[in-house]
Amino acid sequence: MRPLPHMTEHKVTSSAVAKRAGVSQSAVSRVFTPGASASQATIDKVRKAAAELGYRPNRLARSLITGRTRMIGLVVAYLDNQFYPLALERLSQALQARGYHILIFMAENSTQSVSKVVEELLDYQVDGIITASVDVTGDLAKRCAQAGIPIVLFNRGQDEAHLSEVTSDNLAGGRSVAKFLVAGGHKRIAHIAGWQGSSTGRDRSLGFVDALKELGVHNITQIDGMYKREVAAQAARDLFRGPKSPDAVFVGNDHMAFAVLDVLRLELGLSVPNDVSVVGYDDVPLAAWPSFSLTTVRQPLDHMVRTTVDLLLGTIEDMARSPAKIRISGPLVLRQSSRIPKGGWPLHQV
Amino acid sequence: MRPLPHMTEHKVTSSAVAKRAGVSQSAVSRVFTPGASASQATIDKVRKAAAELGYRPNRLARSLITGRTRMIGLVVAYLDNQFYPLALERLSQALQARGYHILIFMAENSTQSVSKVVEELLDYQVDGIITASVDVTGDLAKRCAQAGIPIVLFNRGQDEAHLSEVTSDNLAGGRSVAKFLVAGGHKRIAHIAGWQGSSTGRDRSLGFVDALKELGVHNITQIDGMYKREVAAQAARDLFRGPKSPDAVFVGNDHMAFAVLDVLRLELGLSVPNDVSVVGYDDVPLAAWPSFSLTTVRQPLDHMVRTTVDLLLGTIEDMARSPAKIRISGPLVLRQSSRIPKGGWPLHQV
DNA sequence: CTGAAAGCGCTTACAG
DNA sequence: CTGAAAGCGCTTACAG
Repeated sequence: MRPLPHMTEHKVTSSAVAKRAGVSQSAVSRVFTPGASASQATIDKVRKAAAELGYRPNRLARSLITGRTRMIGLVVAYLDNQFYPLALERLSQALQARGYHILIFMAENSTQSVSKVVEELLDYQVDGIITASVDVTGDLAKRCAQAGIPIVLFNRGQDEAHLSEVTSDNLAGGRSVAKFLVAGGHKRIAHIAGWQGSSTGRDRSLGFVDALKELGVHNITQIDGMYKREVAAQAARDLFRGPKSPDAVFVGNDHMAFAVLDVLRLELGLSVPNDVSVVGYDDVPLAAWPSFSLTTVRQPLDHMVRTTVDLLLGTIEDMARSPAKIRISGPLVLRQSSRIPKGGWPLHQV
Repeated sequence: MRPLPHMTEHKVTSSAVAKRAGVSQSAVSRVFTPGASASQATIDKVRKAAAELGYRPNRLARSLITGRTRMIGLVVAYLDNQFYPLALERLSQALQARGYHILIFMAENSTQSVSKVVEELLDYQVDGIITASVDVTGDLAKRCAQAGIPIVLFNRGQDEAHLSEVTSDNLAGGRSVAKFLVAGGHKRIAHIAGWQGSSTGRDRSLGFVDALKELGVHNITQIDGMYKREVAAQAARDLFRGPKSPDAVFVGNDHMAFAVLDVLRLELGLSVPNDVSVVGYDDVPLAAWPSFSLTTVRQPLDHMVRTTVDLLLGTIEDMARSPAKIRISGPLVLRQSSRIPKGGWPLHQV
């Protein structure tokens, strides 16, 4: 590397500290290696010299030997849905607390983009990978396994048996919405679904529609909202323009539900929940804002994050551990966007 | 490192590739080092062997020599204000496009927390640091300079002459809101300010109040909203409960403005903009949602991001470059939360 | 406990 | 263009 002319860029190495402390370079290393042993006298001399020189061990060099970088790769597709920044924040904090840090990669949700990104992540020698709501091919999973890098899917399920994943119980969540809406006496129930290309979207819809059928409701209109604000808004216009417009709509996530509320109230002049009940999924903080006051199924973010971190770090420490598929259930949170069944409802009211 | 029992964890090194290709390890290295030269024959042999073995160079080892990790440390305090996830997303994309990646660190906005976090960042040997809306002490800046790591403050200004920073023109933004509200015929103007401990909060307030004074408006009630939703909501209650409640309020950022709108409309039953005009700052995507339709000063995010990345990478490439303080101005975006002056207003209408 | 030495996986002068 | 060698800054057996 070319020397940098204008800066007094000390590179304080362990050798420099050793010299000043009058000990060997190995001794310095031992003082900074947790678990290694050194006499109190050595420790004192080394710490003093290190402080005077402003020495801190170079993690790169350490990592080259230990094979551990204490970096976790996070692959994320979009941050406009508030659920993801929040997940990122919590994941980062949980990992930081355990001495790890996140190397972040934005990927479009295409197989090609994700592959490329994961390949780069492997180049950086991360200790593990978390993908948030992104599909991972079997090939890719194999690459990671070959490289000895564990991977955990966050908020996305896949069939590959050897992939670890943490999701909320989307089937049960969908079911609970169905029961709630039927108990509330709704007769014309519609569904603006989460993206049917994703496990979360499919499971929520499946649970919802199945439970409705069990309750004798069969003719549900369902449109894929693609997890996109504009698509969901258009779906709402299409659904509610007709003569026999729905009296309840289950929307595949909160992010889309906010768009639907805007269309129903501000474009179509409907009253929520008098004319129509709206239920979302996620329970992002925005859902509790008075402007929306959205009834929604909570994804227990903190619990999901804790589980993801435990699973990933556990696998890093013991690669023999077998993959797990963990589903965490969350309550339906009642707010003012939906009619509440006469006689109340057993679950969360906020 | 203990061997991992259950995985076929090839560690494919350049030596393995060299052996298979029948060339020296240096030759392999050259084929994978941009700018190094090798004959076409060598390149072909090496690429073939590398592909067969699934070889990719270990960036850690490379970094140890080159002194460049192509990682940028990002220090961020909160992600609940939508401006920050968006900034993170854009910064990440812009850096990815130039071959860099973000190592993310969450810090509380305290001197102690930030110091600790930056110190860790230096341990990771990042090539540069971006801090988003976080204060950096002179000491800390000195540490980074000593380590030869450039640092750019994003959306935060400080007096230290040798710190680089990129902000929007908060003074001008505040001024434009003042002129707009006065031109709109507002008589009782209030201000729920951004956190006065931050440069953005102070500058927006300063520009606003100064311009009002120039226009002959002196008795402005100002409360610090601390950039927090709940504090801003309470400020709104306090301001608007009295008999002579304001007919306009400038809120220090959009995130607080949404809380203020909720209080005014849903708690106090006021009509916006008939009873009171509300103006925010940032122009986050939420501001354009019909529920809020918030008039606000746009922070030109993409421009700020591009500038930050150029400045940081430029400094990494040429450490002799002197620090810059760059201010980027953004328009006032007119929406329905504010009365528009008779005869219109020269700026953006959306 | 401690030091001398080997080695992690690369890049890069240095000769040829 | 190419290979042998040195070295980036550490950790970790190995002897003592």
